[in-house]
Amino acid sequence: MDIRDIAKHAKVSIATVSRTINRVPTVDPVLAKRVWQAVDELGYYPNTQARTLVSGKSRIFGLIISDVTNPFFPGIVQAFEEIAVQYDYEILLTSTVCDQQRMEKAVRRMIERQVDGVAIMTFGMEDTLLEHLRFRNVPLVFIDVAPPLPQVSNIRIQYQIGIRQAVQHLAALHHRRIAFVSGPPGLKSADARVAAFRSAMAEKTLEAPDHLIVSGQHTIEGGLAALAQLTELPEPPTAVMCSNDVSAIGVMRKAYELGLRIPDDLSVIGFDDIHLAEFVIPPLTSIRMSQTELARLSFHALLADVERAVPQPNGTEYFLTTELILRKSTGPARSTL
Amino acid sequence: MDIRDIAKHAKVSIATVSRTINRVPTVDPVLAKRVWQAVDELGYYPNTQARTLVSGKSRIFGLIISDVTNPFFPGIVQAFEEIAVQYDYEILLTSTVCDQQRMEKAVRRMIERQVDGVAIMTFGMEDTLLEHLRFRNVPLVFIDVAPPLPQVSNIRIQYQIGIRQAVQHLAALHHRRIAFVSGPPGLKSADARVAAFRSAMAEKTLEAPDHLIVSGQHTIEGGLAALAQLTELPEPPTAVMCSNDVSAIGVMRKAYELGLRIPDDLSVIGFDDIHLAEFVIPPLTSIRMSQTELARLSFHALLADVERAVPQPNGTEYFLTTELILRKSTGPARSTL
DNA sequence: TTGAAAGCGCTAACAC
DNA sequence: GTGTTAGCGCTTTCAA
Repeated sequence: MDIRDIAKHAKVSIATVSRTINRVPTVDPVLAKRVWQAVDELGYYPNTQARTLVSGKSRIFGLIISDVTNPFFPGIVQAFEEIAVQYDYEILLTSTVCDQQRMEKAVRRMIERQVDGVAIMTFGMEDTLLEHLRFRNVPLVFIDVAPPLPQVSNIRIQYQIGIRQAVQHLAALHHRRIAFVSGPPGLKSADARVAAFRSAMAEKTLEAPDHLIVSGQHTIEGGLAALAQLTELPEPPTAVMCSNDVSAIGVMRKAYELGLRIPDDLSVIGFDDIHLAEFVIPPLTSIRMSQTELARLSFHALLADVERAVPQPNGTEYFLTTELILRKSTGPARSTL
Repeated sequence: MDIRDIAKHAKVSIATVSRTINRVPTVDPVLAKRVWQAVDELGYYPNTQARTLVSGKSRIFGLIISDVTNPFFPGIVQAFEEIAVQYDYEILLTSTVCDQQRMEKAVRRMIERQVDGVAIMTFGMEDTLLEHLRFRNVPLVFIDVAPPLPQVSNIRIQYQIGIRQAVQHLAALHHRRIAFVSGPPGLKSADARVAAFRSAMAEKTLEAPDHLIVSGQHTIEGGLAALAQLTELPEPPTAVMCSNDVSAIGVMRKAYELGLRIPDDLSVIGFDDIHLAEFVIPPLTSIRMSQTELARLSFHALLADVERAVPQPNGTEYFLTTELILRKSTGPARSTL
C-alpha cells in the first residue's frame, strides 16, 4: 500500500497525491477530495522513512538523559514528548546510566537515524562524541554546560534564586549550621548548586565550612550515607539542603533510621521539586525547577535551530528560574543544639 | 556523505561497501579492509531510513505505556531500552496518559514510522485502533489482555502467587480485617489483582466484604482517598493491601496524616515493588513483579514474532511470576481492634 | 493545475 | 568475489 495505490484509486498522478497529503494549496479541490477519500478507504499512512530520505529531515529529536529511573527525568520525558507530538516530531529517548559505551551507542544511533537535533541532559559525555554530532551540524541543546558554539544552545538554570530563598528561609528559622548534600562532584549542574549555596550563605553571613558540604551523588543511597556522615560530626547540622530531591529522600530515610524527627530535630530541603516531593512523609520543602518548562525550552531551542537557515554564531542562551516551595520538612532550629 | 563516497574512496563498488558493512562473509578481506578504513576516515554512518526503505524492516519497536511519570514504568522503559540497544533496535516510546487522542496519534506515529512491533502496556486502547496495527500485520504484545489472535502475544502475570503469599503473611500476623485498595475498575490487570485477593482470602477462610475493597486508582491521590474511606468504617481494617505501590504510598501518607503508625496501627503491602518501595518510610513490603523481566519478555515476544516467517495462529503466551518481598510495613495485628 | 521523471541512500538480484 | 542495476516510497523539479 503506497502512494501509487492511492493515485490509481483516485485516478490522479502520484504527484497530486503527494501535494494533497502535504496540503499544497494549489491542488484542485475536486481532485483533493478524491485523494482524501482514497486515503480513507484504503487506510493509507505515508511512509515516514521515504519522506525523510528525500527531504533530509527526519522530524526526530534525540533526548539523552542519564537515567529514566531517577524520578527527576520522567517529568521531562513526558513534557518533551507532549510537545513533540504537538509539532509532529518523534523522540528518540536514551537513558545512558552514565555508561560511556551506552553514550557512544546513543550518539551513533542518533546519527544513523538522522535526528534533526539532540537535547543532552546527561553528563560525562565526551567531547569526541559530541564532535560526531557537531561535525554533521546537528543542533544541540545542553543544560548548563554548553560552550559557545554555533548550533549549540544552552539552558542556564538560575540556581541562585531558589537556593537563596531556601537559605533565607532556614536562616529565618534560626538555623545556623546548615549542611549541603551535593551531587556528583564534577557534574556542572551539581557544582553550580554548591556554589550558589556558598554564596547564599555568605550573603547571610553564615559559615559554610567544608565538612558541612558532603556528596550525596544525587541518589537515595548517597543521601543515606551523607546524613550518616553529617550526624557523626561533633556539631551536627540542624538543617540540610540537598542538591536534589532523591538524595533528600535518602536523608529523610536515614533520619528515620536514626530516630531523628523531621522537622523537629532536623530540617530538610530538596531540589527539583519532583512530583513525589509532595507525598513523602513529611511533605518535602523543595526548590522547584520546572520539568515542563525545562522540556519546553529544550524543545523550542532545537526547533529554532532547525528552522534557522543560517546558524547563529554562538548558539542561544535560555534561562530557567527556580523557586522555593514550602512544605512540612522545615521548622525552627532546635535551640538545644 | 554516503555509500558512494566510501566506494570511491576505497576504490570498490557500492555493492562491496554494502556487503562489507553488513558483514557478508564472502567479501575479500583486502577490499573489506579498504572499506573499513574509508568508513573510519570519512566518519561514515549508514542511513537507517534508506536501509528501512529497501529492507522493509525498521528495527523499531513501539512501546506504549500509560504514564512515564508513574514510578512503575521507568524501570520497564529502562530495561526495554537496554535490550533494544543490545539487539540494535530502536524504541518509540509513548506515554498516553490514557488520553484517547494521544493513543490514536501514537498508533498513527507507529505505523508511519513502520515499527516492526508494538508492546502495549496501557489500557483503554480501543479495538478499532488495534485493528489498524493488526491490519498491517504488526506483531503486538499485551500484558494480560490479549485475545487469542495471530501475531498477538500475551504476558500473563501470575498475580495469585504473590497475592496468596501476602495474604498468608498477614493471616500469620493475625490480621483478619484486610482491606484491598484496587486499581481503576475495568482495567484488566487491576481486576485480576482483586480477583486474586478474593480467592486468596477465601483460601484462608477470611472474609473479603465489598466495603473493604475500595478503588485507589493506582495513584497516590487515590491511595489517600482510599484510606480515608476505610478508616471511617465502623470496623476499620488492620491491614491494607494495595493494587500497586504508588497507591500504597498514598495510603502510608494518609496514615501519617491521621496519626496511624505503620506497622503498629496499620500494616500496608504494596504491589509492583518499584525501586522506591525500599526507601519509603517505613520500607514497604510489596509484591514484586519484575520490571526487567516484564520488559525482557515483551521484547523477546516481539522479536520472536518478527523472526517467525509464518505467524502462529494464536499468538504466544508468556508467564511472569510474582513474589512477596518482606520489609517493614507489616506487623502483628493490633489486638485492641 | 497536473503529470512524468529524477533521485534521496541503500539492498539484493543478477551477471560477470 | 565483485560490479551493475533496479527498485524501496516519497518529494520535487520541470514541462505541458
